[in-house]
Amino acid sequence: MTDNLVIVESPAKAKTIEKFLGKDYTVVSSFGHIRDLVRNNLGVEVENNFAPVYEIPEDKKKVVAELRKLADKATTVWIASDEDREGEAIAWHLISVLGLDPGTTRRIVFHEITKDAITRAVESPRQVDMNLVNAQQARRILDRLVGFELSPVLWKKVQPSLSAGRVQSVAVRLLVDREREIIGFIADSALRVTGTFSGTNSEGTDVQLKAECPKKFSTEGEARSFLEKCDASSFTVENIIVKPGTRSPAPPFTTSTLQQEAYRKLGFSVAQTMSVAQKLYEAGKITYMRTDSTNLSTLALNTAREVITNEYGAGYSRTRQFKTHSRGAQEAHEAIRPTYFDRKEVTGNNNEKKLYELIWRRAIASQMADARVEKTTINIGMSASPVSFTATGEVVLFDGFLKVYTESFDINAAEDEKAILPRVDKGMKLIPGTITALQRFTSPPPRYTEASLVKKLEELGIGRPSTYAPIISTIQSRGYVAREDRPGEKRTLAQLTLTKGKITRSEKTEIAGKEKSKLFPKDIGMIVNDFLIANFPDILDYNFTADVEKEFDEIASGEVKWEKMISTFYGPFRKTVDESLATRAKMTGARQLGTDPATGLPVAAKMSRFGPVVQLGEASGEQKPRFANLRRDQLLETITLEEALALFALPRAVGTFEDSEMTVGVGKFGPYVKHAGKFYSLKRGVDDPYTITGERAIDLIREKREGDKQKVISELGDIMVLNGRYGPYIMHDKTNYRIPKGTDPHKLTREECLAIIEKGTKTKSTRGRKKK
DNA sequence: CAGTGAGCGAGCTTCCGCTTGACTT
Repeated sequence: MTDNLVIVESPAKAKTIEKFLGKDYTVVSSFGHIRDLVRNNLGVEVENNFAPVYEIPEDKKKVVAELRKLADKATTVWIASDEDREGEAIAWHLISVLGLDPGTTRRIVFHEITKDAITRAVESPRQVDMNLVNAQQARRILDRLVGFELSPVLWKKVQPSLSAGRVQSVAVRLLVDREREIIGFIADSALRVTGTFSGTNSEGTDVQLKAECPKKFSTEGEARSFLEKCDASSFTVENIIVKPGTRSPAPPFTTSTLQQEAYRKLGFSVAQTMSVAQKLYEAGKITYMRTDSTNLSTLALNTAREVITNEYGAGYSRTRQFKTHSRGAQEAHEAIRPTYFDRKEVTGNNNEKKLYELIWRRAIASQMADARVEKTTINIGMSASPVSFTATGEVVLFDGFLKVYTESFDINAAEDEKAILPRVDKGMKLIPGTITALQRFTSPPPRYTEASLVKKLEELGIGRPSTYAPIISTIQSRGYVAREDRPGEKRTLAQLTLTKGKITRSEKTEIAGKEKSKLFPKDIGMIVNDFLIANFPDILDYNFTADVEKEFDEIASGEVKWEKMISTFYGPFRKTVDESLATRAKMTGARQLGTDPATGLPVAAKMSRFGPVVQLGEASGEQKPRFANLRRDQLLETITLEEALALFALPRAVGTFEDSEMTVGVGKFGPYVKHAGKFYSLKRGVDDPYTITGERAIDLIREKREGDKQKVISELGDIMVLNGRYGPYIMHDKTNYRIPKGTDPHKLTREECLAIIEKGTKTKSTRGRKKK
């Protein structure tokens, strides 16, 4: 039995701390919150001054029972949950659920897991700060009220099972607003002139350089007359400006910046980044991965300095502490960094190695010297025009932190290529080689990626490190947005080239609007967004969270009572909820598109029970209307009459094969060929149901038959041994059974199969299981 | 495994922030 029981939030943390504290202390984990508002109703007694109704969730009962047992035996309980609003609330819930004496229970905090920090914490225990706890309760209750009052309005006015909330609804709004900017964007174009020049410098060396004309020409005619002037011009180096500059490293990672860089450099999704980071954390290789702080412990700063000095020399070391500037940061932890800086690499799978190296580089670079660069701008004047060309280049004089890390950015990196310029002299004559004027289009604002949406949310102070990944997944699982690709469209660019006194016109092509793994708002997301903005503009305001955070801070500092804050918010809010329930019509996003010239029937687009559709004819008409689903890349908001009419082309007949008709359609699982009562899926990204030929359809049928043959390992009467996605398995009576390890599936006899079935090592089917 | 699209009414859905595992046809 131990005298001292220490409770922390995370089990990995518990393991580390136990080592620091020694034999007299038992360190255990609460696995986060142990109590929450009841799950299946409002959980707030509005009439009773908003009293919260708490329960211990099913999956936490075991943890709580264990903690109770240990707490009863211990003489002193130390609660070491994080030092932030949520951590304080966890401490209070623990005291109340475990029946601890608030007077003798010791609340301790540390921001870093180092022996020093923990020893200091143990030396200065305090009591639970009830103001901070109340700020958390206000946050929790506000979120519950908003979520559980708004969502039912959507069930009645839009569709069942939808959701709304302080965080998710604003995340969707960002995407919808951006999409509308893109829809409304009209690309402008101008011709940009670049040229190559050569000459001989004062050292007698022949040099070549590329320069750009800062003036853009809106028409081909203007560009042509400029090229004519170039042809009649002589060129001279007019000015050389050399400017020294420095570049500084980025701070070590927080959750949000880790997610952004892992996406840009490694192509990880936000969820993937977190799960790989979790593995590294559990293995003790990195510090905690859910943090908003860029702070490093003194120990970390010192070891980083040692490693940098040993590896690169003292001149590369520069110890620095970064200030966290993100809105609403609570800084309960350190920045994300390697636990041991002297480990440049770790064992583990490929993703773990890659992410670790990224974290190592970023953290080490943050403790390294600035890079010194020299930026050079050369102005090239021309005799026949006041316009001049400029060549820019950058030379790194001292690489500093660039030796280990360069931050990536979302903007097109090819735009500002940094060339090394040759030595030229003022007054030097230059002879033009080729001068080209190429048409360039302006681009619409970029669509969000998962990571850039997290960045934006963090800037607005919306969401927390522990919720960024879940937010991204919630708005996708509700169908509000989807991560998709777009092939883009070909676009023609005009090009004028001046060589040897002759101007020739040619055309180039580029792909515009190509997208890879971007977040696209879907129709239901846009409809819900518009409904919420029309009825609850305050909550959908980008500053709503920042505003209520200020009030939570006032509760935390004891200036305001939490019940007062909630009641001030709830009164008007509840009134708006009731009004919109009473007065608003159901929202379907319906649009009249025109009349079908073939039948004279009206064509409309709207949200149906099962998704966005176009409709030909009316329900009140003589004939039942025809329906067709929109394609994934179409929106109710932008679909045209022509596009709608094309959708009615399916299902279509594509010929006969083995005396049976083949028809192509789009079903529950995507486009298919139907033949003799069987279905064959079209290849995604290859086949298009609107244009696929009969020949290709026959190919698909044959291919599928061939594949099915290989799936069967053996047939033993009514028992089949099959090859599946997760290896071989046995199928009998529509149930699948796992084959024990070390068994050769090819040699299985019927008797052996029956024995396996008898044992009942069933694989649980996910089919028919209810979603949680 | 390859639909549906109306309307009625029962009973269900839903929030945000702390934490980990469980889980594969």
